[in-house]
Amino acid sequence: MRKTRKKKRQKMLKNIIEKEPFLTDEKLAEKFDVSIQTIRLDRMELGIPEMRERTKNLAQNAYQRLTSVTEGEVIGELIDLELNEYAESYLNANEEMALKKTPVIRGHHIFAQANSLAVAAIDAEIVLTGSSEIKFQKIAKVGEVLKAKAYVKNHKKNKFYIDVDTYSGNEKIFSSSFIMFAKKKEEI
Amino acid sequence: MRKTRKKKRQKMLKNIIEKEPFLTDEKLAEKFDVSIQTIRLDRMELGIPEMRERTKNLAQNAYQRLTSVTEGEVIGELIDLELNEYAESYLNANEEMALKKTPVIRGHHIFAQANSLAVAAIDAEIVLTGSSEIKFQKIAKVGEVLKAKAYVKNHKKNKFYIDVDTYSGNEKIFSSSFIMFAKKKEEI
DNA sequence: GTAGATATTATGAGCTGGTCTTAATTTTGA
DNA sequence: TCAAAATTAAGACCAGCTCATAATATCTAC
Repeated sequence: MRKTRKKKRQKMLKNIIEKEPFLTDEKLAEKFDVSIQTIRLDRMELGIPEMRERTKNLAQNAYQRLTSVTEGEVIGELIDLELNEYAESYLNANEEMALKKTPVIRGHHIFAQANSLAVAAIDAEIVLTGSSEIKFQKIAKVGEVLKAKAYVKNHKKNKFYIDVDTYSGNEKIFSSSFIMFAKKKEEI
Repeated sequence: MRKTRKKKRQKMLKNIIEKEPFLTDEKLAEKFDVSIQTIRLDRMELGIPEMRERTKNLAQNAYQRLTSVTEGEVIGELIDLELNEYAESYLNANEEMALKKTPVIRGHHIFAQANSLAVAAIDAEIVLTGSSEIKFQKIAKVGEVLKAKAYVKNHKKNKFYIDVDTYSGNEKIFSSSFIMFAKKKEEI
């Protein structure tokens, strides 16, 4: 169990520092109920700088703005739309969407583009995702333009079947099928 | 002339600090060819905080904007972790995650929490999502705390089967199963 | 169970970039 | 020229570290 505890703590430490970079070693030590020295050793091993350094780095990157996943109705840029039939969007894959220190785009961004496109394709006030099957077929990388295409296969009443495929150039990198439900405000 | 020199310096000081907030009092003293103490007095009179404070303020402003879905390894707060076995995270559902003018949390946020938790549960340098089946069972709303639980069902070589269920209180709102692949940097 | 490795904690010196207080030394305007 | 204003100096203290050294605890393999 000896390595496990350390490994676990270090993984969580890395994580918590990413989210709350302003915590001092003292506060971190309290959180994990270990000594300050342990935290310092962990930081060394993980190559995590001290709080002041972290703060400074963050501040210096202040100019970098990012178009987060939360922004806008559609993730990416909606470039074509035939309600209840077809929709298409572009997404510029940037560093913020990538795994640390790699050029690999994280899956949930690709999912978000597809899912939000499926929502946009439906002519309804409110659209909920019911279920979905998805497949990541190729790795998407920073710098690529991801083109998502949503096809509404059919719909009965308020139930919609939609396929979304995502391409980088001519290569299909992601395919998915969604079952979506259109709702009215009163129903929620 | 005596007040003029001081006034002028303070005006310039205010200006330069706005443009280059990371300068220490020592550096500033050099620039103006006065003593450190003079700079400190000037800062006092102008109500300008010390460099570390300035940096921190900047960083916190910048940070507020990037605390969204794009940041951190895990979406939400990682609260338990047994590598290659189990992981658990909390996510506070806020307005930014909701559909416009409704309290309904958008699906891709729930997916992102689950997907990133699946990634975190695996003891490997790089983890890619292969495919997934997901089901949204209940609507999640703003204000709820979403608890995601990831179970590593089994893994052969670098292929992992993981189930992630998400709860709000005792109600299951989302269930999913992932097939993930552990990779090494060289393989990408 | 015991030795040896690994992990954790403790201790102390030294650093940076400050604060806050008190006091001495310019500078300068009337 | 002299008093007020401005500047510089000096010393004690602080947070949040680094770096080095060492002691102690906790496992793991034999």
